[in-house]
Parts: sequence; structure tokens; C-alpha cells
Amino acid sequence: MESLSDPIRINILELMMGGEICVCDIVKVTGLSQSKISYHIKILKDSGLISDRQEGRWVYYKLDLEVLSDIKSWMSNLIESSSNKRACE
Amino acid sequence: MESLSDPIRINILELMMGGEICVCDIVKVTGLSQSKISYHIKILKDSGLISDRQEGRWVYYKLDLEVLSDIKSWMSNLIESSSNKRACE
DNA sequence: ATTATATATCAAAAATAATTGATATATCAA
DNA sequence: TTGATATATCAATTATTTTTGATATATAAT
Repeated sequence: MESLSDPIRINILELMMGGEICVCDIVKVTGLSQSKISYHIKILKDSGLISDRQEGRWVYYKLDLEVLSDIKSWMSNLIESSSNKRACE
Repeated sequence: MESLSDPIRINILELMMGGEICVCDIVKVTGLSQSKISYHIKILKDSGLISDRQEGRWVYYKLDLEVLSDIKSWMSNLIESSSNKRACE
């Protein structure tokens, strides 16, 4: 969950809401340095929040739902522990 | 969201799943120093994840659902952005 | 074969965060 | 009033994370 602790990483994840995106586009869109983006992407990947796919010299990243869902479940449990459960959501 | 980046704070939040708890009990249960616990509690409180109530010399803390729900919503959006929506949850 | 582009990695420096032990403050009990 | 307990805060240290600029590697284009 440490991986969610940096605004740059939050930003990168949000960029991936639009689907797959390559490192170079993240660099372009954010205006941040390439090594900085690679550094943060590595943290996101190592923690399982994103997955990658190489195509030629580009590497595309996208959200990986498994770990993201785990974190969401954890949040839900936390919230439900102190509120009454409702039927839906 | 930075406040969720430390295992001690995650632990403290989980302890609050049982309801209100005072600092001294967190100290007892975790075995960590009082100033360390106070330090982390402050971070949680400053970020709005928990709220407090004083009673005599004790201060009780509990989860604050508002910000927690916001974070959960953010997670949900992220997840739903790359998956098909289902009817319930 | 040379050049250009995309990405990753590395070591050093800079910035932030966490830990520690001490002290302050408030409340309560004797 | 004195002593004990609960909590917060502070300054100094230690530890961790982030940034930077350089370099390495792989792929593709000329």
C-alpha cells in the first residue's frame, strides 16, 4: 500500500484509467523526467498494481485489477466494520 | 493517501475496526512506544482518517468514514475504469 | 553499420519521514 | 498538595525515499 503514497504514482495510475499507456506518453503528459517516471512505475509494478507488455521498443502499462481489488476490499472491510451493512454496495 | 503508507498506521486503523480505542490500549496491544504511537495517530488524524474524543485523561480514537469512503470511491473508479460494471457492488 | 528512440538502472545527492528520549500538560487519585 | 497516569510535542538522530544526471540495453530506422 506504500505504493499509493506518492502523488506522482497516483497520477500515473489515473492516467491508466484510460487504458494502456506507454512510458513515453506518461513522460509527455506529466512533463516529468523519464528516469523519474521509470522509478515510480517500477514501484507500482513491484507492488502488483500495474502490469506491462512490451511491443517493440515501447513498454505499455495498465492497471492490474487483482491487487487493486484486494486493497478496495480492505477499505470496504474497514468501513463496514464501523457502519451498518447495506444490501447493495 | 500518504497516511496509509506505513504498516504501523495500517495496524492502528485495523485496531479501530473494533470500535473506539484509546492511545494507551494501542500502546499496550502493539507494544510500541507511546511517542511513536502518538506520532502516527497524529498523521492519521491530520489526514482525516480518524477522529478523537477526550474523556478525562484518555483520548479515544475511531475511524472516520468520510475520508475512508472517499478513498474507497477512488479505488472503485480506478477499478471500474478498466472492467465492466456489474449491477451490484 | 550508424544513428535515433524507448526504457531501465545506477550511484550520489537531496529531501522526507520515522524513531528516540526527554519534557510538557492535563487529569485524576490519594 | 503530591504523586501517578495519559497523551502530546520537541529536538536530535537515524532511516528511508525521491530526485538527478549519467550510462546501459534493446529495438528500430536510415
